[in-house]
Amino acid sequence: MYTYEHERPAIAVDIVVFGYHSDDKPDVKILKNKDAKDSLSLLLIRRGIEPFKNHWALPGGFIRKNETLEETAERELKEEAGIENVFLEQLYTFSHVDRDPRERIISASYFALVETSKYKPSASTDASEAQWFSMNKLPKLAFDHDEIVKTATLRLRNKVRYEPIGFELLPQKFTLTQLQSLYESILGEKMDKRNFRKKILSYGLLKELKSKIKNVSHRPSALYAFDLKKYKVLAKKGLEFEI
Amino acid sequence: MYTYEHERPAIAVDIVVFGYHSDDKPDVKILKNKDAKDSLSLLLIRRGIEPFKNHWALPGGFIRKNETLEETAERELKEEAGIENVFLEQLYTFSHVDRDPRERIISASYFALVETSKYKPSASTDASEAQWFSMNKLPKLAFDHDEIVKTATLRLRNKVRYEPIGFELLPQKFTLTQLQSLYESILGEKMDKRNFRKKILSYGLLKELKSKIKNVSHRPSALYAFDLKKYKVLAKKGLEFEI
DNA sequence: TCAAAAGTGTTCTTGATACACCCATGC
DNA sequence: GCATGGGTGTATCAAGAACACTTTTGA
Repeated sequence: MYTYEHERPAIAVDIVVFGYHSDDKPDVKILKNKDAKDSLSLLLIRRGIEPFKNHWALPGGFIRKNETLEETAERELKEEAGIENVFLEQLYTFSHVDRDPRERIISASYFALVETSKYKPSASTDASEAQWFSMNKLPKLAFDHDEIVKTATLRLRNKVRYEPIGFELLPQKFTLTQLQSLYESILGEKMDKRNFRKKILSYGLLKELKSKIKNVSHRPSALYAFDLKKYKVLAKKGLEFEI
Repeated sequence: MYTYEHERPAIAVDIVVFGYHSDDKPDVKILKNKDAKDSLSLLLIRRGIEPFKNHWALPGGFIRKNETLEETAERELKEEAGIENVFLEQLYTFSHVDRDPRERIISASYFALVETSKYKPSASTDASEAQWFSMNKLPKLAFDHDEIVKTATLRLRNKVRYEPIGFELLPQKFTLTQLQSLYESILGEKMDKRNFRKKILSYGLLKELKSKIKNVSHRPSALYAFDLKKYKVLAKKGLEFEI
């Protein structure tokens, strides 16, 4: 740290945006694959220029003056996909020397959790083309973005067990079955319905709402909302969420 | 990502080097504070130049051409403290615009776990002054290094619960009491001796050695070694370490 | 009346916790 | 023979896992 003479790689931010397309939401249609209902999905941008022209890549871009990495991530998310005010967390900084064929670029990656029904790619701003892909059917991505996605997937899988972040992927009102399906698709394992409900309700973080799902040809299910305020209070007191 | 015109902050790496000075090791003497026996410690470097001249700071330095961040961390650790071949993991990338008064510098931080008896600061190479400090008595650090240390401490506390990394801080041969004290000082809580032993031995990852601690004025304790090979095999099979 | 998903309790098993005395050694 | 830390087992309690039937609705 004693010299001003040093390499100046470019600094970029890449964002792994997770969404969840649940069964009974109308916007499941925007998924390309029919079998992708009820599955975790990823927001990708089709590149307009070389290198990797026409390949799918993570949204992202270069850092600007007077902007933190987090602010870069927020700005790019807004510019490229019209997404804002969502869960965003730093993931890992990738620095392999040849990760970009043009020049040296270090990428600080972030991951975001988005309620997909709110953000339809078609409604977005300046990104040439943005689209949700089911995690089960991802295309080969540009640069080292496959590795970044892999890292993010592992992080999400670990994190969702110990922090109540799954709610970020669901609409404000959701059913316990939706919540369970979400957990099942993130964790990749079936769970027992009774035990799941017992556990998740035991924290007292879900408010049961008066309204119910309507117009379904079976018993209507209760809707719940996550009580973020209560969680913050309890978290300070040392609540240990686990599912 | 469609332009070459963008800010080029400098990229540095800062390393939070944790050590553990246990009671019955002779090198406990290098700790300044007498009450620091059996405590987690941190390796700091005294800065030779402005800004923060004479302040204590984390070891670190700027990235070079053809060097990944991890390689930078390894190189600086070697150059500044004579430390190599230790546990090293990326922590977080700090990017506040004003974190360095000279110019914009983004810092990718790492944290390292070191068996302190192997690395006496006095034996190190070109660092002006390197020294272990007890975590209980840290000086105010240069730049935003206090924040980096705080982040690293939380990470260590979480990580040590679910991955057997505590051993990186102990000599190859250690007693169960040493191991327990280590956990207690990282986690900041007393543990039950019988339960601790039961649990830690239940994974079958510790080999009991034939040699014992000698020349102590009480019953000699058995020495153990961590069986890294076995752990790797079991981890692949899905072993879930937890303490 | 049928199909489809919602909702609900109990038993069993497992792991966590709490707890006190004898042992081996050096001085 | 005493001070010091090493080493050990059991009983209780709490949480996790396994498991099947009834309810409500729309068609």
